[in-house]
Amino acid sequence: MAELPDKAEHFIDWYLEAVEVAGLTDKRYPVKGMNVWTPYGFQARRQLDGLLIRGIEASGSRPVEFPTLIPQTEFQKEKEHVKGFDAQVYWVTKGGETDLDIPLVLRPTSETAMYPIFALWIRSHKDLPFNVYQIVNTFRYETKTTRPFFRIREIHFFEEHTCQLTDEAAAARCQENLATFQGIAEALALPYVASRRPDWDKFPGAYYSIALDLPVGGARTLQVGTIHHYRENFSRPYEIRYEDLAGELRYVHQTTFGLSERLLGATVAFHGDRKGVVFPSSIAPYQVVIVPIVSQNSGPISTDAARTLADRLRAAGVRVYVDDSEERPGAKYYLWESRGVPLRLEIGPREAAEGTVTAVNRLGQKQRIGPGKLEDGIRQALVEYDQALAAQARESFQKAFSVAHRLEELQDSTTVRIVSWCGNEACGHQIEQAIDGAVLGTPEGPLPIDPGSPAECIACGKREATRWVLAGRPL
RNA sequence: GGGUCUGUGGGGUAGCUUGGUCCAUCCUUCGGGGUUCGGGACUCCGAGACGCCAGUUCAAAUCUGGCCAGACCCA
Repeated sequence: MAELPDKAEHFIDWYLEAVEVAGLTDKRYPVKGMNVWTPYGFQARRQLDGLLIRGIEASGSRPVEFPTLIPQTEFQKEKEHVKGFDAQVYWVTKGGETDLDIPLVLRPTSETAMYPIFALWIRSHKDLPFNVYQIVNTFRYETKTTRPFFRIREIHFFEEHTCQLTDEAAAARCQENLATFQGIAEALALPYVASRRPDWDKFPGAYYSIALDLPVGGARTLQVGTIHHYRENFSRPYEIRYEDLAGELRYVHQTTFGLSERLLGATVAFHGDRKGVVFPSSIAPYQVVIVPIVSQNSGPISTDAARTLADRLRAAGVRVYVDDSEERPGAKYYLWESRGVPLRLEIGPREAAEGTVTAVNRLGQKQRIGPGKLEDGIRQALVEYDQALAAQARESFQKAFSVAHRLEELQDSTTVRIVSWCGNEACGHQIEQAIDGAVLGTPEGPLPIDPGSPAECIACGKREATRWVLAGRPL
């Protein structure tokens, strides 16, 4: 079997093949952009969902689930929103043989499904803050090339929707979401930047949008999530009001927080290497794979030891798989490396006799564990692996940004760029044209590297009111 | 929206220009047998494809048209 394409030179080819080889999805389903989740891929997704659920519930959100179909009449209530999504929605126009009076859209996102009901649920200031989330599939009719996890038509989507008393409370919720995301990103060992999108690129209907982007090589970026402040943009058309202390009816201020299976794609894209996928132990379908090494005259002692150890690890809460297939050990090593398993344990006749294991993590670090206290030693090895992965990620993150001072420099960017900008939209578009990408926006919080004070606008040369913005090429 | 190109077993490909030598090549995959087993094993047997519909022709994977699916470039 050949090596994967070069990740730096041919990123997309590398990515597609890494996903393919790892067996995360089956792309042969006969609808473009709708992939089948394999058992292996589904397990990764479920682990990821678990992370999201724990994170968002810790921040005071409760689960709900709204229907998949939205009546056209509800869908069209917020003008900007409709404009933003109209070209991308799937319509259900028939029920059996009957044409529907009111066509239904397959949700591309759930604002318009939820908010008419929020209007019924929310009466009083005592109902606020109101924070709910759901993890459901959404549908967008992508016309461009689709890519597993990145650009698809049926999206496994996480969305939190909240209603707050005031503008400030809504802004505060956005900050809480940022903190929640930081925890999620840490569990995935993914560094990222949060930046406020320029107005021309915010979510349709939003007051502002904070996007979460990862550098994924060269100037390429991948948006893995968004946090939006809607102000009253939706509560007015949907009439979500509460009665305040004085008995006045007021519109709620809303926020949303959206994440998707792109996070899984980002994990693959960011950590993966020439051997394939590299999973952090938090979402690895198998955290440990045990490869018993048998030879003709050693009998079943390696396999027995492997099974016994697997039982003990399972009891200790570790996700473990014993590969006792007929393949040769080397073939198994390559297989499980391509699938991203954090830790491989080899048990041959010698280890079996000693009560030890040889442990090799996905970053290639090798050690002998045992005898005695194998569970602790293996747990520790996983912790060290995650730390090493995070350290490696931080290092490549630092190298993923550089400052540009002139528009001409942007053309052959090999990193995401940091440029000084006056805030003028025309200048913004010049930057986008120069880099053949997008202005990602103004970072929330510190920049990945410190470029000092903003200089004159890279496009028009003005000095006043400039700020640093990130520019890259979104995938 | 405008243009260019592509469609061959489960995956990846050769063949197409110049129709016949193709009941279709090679790698991989899959089922079975044997020898193996500490970094992608070898060997034997077997399975599996010309996107769809028409047309031209003695003869179509190959030429023509339509359709469907997909990719890329430009706005």
